[in-house]
Amino acid sequence: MVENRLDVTFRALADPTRRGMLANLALGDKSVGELGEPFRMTFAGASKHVKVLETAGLVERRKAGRKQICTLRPEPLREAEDWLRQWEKFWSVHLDGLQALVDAERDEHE
Amino acid sequence: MVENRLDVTFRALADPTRRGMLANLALGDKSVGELGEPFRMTFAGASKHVKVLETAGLVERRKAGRKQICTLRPEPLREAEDWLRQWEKFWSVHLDGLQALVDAERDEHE
DNA sequence: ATGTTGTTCAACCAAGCGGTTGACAATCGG
DNA sequence: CCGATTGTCAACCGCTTGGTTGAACAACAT
Repeated sequence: MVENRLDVTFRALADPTRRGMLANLALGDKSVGELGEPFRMTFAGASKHVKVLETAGLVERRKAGRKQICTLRPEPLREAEDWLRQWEKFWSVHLDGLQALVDAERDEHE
Repeated sequence: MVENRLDVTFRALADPTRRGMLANLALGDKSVGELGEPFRMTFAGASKHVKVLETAGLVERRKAGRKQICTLRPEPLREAEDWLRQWEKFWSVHLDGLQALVDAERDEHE
């Protein structure tokens, strides 16, 4: 499989635990333990989630004594948002109730 | 599990086949067969992907003769983008190289 | 009536995921 | 030194995923 960047980013974001961890990281760097603590879950479980975020390029780790300090790396979020913005014109048209306009445009192409 | 809206949306987007189908739908309504055709894959396989998109609220189907015509429903994409935009200030700060500013702000809270 | 097209459904398979436990290692505080 | 903290890794479990095949069915074509 191709496994491109958007795949792993969206996959990482498709879990509420991981989105919660990211939100937590937005408030400042955290250790793996601190990231897992809000979600009743073992250390190993939290560690796995952090690894998913790390391989998605969303967090970076550095050792500090016996702790592993995680930092938010938001670049992949930006790429994901860039991709989503492609559809901006679509939903704005829909929400403005201008479906008929889209239909007309499509009919021209058929 | 909670299975909220963002979960299913991001998971639906985490597959290049489904993103391709969406891109195709952006050009106009398509039948299930037309959506699957670009990806060497059986009918049943394409049908499953379409179902994932449908349960994510990203496509709507209507019967037209023996075909199933799919329409893009972009609202969930908008919600996903809204969620991603929360981090806009983070990556702009990072890209501007103003990490020190973030650190300073965090230090005030500690 | 027969066949072809478009599609779903059920069953299956291999791989992956979210989570646990248990063993291990490194680091810090007495 | 000892013991508690903070992790990692490997193995396992049950469930989901992406994909297939084969059967079925409805709708059109002949």
